[in-house]
Amino acid sequence: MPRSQPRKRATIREVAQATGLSPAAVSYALRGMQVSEETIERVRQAAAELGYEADPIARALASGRTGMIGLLCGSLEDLWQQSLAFGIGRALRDKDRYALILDAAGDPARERTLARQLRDQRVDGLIVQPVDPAAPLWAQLAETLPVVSIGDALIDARTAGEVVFDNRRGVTLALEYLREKGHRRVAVLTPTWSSTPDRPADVHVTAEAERLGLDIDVVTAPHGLAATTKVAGALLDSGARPSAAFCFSDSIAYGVYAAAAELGLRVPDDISVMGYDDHPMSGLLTPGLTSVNWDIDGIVRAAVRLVVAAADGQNRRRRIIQAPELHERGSVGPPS
Amino acid sequence: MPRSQPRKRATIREVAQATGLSPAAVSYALRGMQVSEETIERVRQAAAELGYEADPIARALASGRTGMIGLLCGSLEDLWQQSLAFGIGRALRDKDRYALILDAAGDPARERTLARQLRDQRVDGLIVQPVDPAAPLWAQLAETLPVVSIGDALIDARTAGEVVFDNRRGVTLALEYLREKGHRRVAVLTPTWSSTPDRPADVHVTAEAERLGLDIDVVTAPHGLAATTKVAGALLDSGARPSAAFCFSDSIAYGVYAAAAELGLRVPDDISVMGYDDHPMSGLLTPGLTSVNWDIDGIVRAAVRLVVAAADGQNRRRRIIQAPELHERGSVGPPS
DNA sequence: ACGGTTCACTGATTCGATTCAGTGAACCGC
DNA sequence: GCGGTTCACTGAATCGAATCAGTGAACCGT
Repeated sequence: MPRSQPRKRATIREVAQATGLSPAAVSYALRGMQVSEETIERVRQAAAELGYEADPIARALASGRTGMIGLLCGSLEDLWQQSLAFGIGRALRDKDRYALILDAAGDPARERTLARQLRDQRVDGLIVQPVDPAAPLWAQLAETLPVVSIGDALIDARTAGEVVFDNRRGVTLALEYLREKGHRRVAVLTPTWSSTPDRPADVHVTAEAERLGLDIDVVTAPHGLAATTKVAGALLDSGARPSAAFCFSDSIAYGVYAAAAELGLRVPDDISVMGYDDHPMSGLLTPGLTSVNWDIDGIVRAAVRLVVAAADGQNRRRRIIQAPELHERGSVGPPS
Repeated sequence: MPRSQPRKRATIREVAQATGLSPAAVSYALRGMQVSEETIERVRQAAAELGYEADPIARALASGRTGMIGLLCGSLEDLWQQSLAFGIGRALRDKDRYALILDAAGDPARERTLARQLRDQRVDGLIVQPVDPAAPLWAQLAETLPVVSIGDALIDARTAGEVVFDNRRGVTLALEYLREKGHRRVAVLTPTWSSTPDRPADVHVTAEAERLGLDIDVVTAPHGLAATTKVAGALLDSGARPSAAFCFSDSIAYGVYAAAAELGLRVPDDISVMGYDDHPMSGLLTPGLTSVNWDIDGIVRAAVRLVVAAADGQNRRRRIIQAPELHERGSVGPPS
């Protein structure tokens, strides 16, 4: 293993020599602390001439801060989550920080591993869309690191903030709508990673279905359009096809569309489809996918604001509840 | 600015004390170098008991390597590029490295800044989908860092590998197809960031159009579905509506679909649409978007393989040419 | 004019590893 | 049994900053 490439970058020592100051003074000067305006200017000048910029790694080791925010996604196979990750990445850049994006791929064990790695990387904060909100790790991490959760609140963890989806409301919105349209037998397609016992959203589905007198059939959908299509195909092709499919993400709903197309079934005539997320593409389908909309921009802004504030040492600890709206398009009709 | 949080993690020194060895020996042992099998085992044991894991930051400072690969995307607003980034992130994880994903947002200046930041972060390698392949910076970076480009080859840079899209072929495929279908006047919608002078793809369009006797009208499409829709709307609503639109990414084509829907125009009866990328969603639209397909999995695999090999010190320097295929669906018909 | 405070800055230490240049012991062949 | 290797390991230096505990000078009010 060779030593690192020959680095010709200027170090703080060289700037110190160039200005006749000590390295400490240069360090202070460049961060505008405890030094006279005049030397600050002198140091700036010299630094610019030498093309000096503080080495982020050395700085991280010495100060414990990196400027990076960890972003731990539940499953990036999901298009909506891709958009979310992209949005957060961009919003962080606008605040002169950047995101270290990792993908738990729906696996709680991997989620824990990655969370620890992020902590070891000394991220200044962590945004997580938890697969397993009940993992004890969160409490432990939140002790030493600002953690902001998106989606579900972390259990027993002193987070720096939470952007919680009112899934109870979202589920109610969706199921009541289906009920109104006349559906009784509806398939519920949830992502594989609802493996988490008692995942809040699932609990709400059962409760609401009971309240509304719906006959539901919960099916877990694997990741990826192809895989989802296969599962959806099996469901639609079975003897006991439900009249509607409530998909726990728009990506899953896309799989149902694809399966329906393959089988020559029409949406919503043969099968009604309800999404959850409201991805931009949903409006382009024929018929448009009726979905439960979450304000993605609002979520991005809130999460970034919270994590950056906490990373800067402010103490907010706010819980922001996201209210869903039903975005009605054309994918739900009366049962056939 | 408070000092870093109290870290209770074990350091290499503690492991050294626990085993009665020197820190150096522990360092070697954990990496399986120059030490007896027996002490390796003893050190492993002690490390496990203490919960020791090497601090990535300290390691990076000392060794110059981080295990991270930088991924600099052209514009993550594009859905296909989101998929690409996600795929690369996942493929890197499978190789025990992770991606630091940054988004140039189509801006050459930002691209340069971010590339430099990535280098400063001591990434072990860089995958870039260049906005400006001709920037002199690439040559400079490639001197000290394995750089792999996706899309266009970097000019005059000794890269560690290149996954080049045969855009000439892609353009030919698309335009010949349109020509065959009978189109003469076609609008070409390119991303804003084709600002790069003489961007290869654009050059090919002009040349091919001339060869085929097509009357083309190049329009730059801004980022984001909403913005693209607006531009496309203006185009479709103008007096001189072309019979076909050739979009330089599927994301742009989605904007054309949206605009057509708003104006009550039908694809392909009123306007034919040709995409470029072949995003998974394109098959779900009605009609399906005919697009120029690039083997995204192959691209991901090739880029990751090249960059990881180079980061591990191997010397490949291969140029892999990606050949496109026309994926015919239903969005191109005869001119109205 | 004198103790006290502030200011601008310095030298040494620290962060937590990796790596270089040994060092003493064991082992080798002849 | 003697020079030469190899082996297993150590101590010190290094990476490039941030930070702590001063230090001398200027300045303050009384």
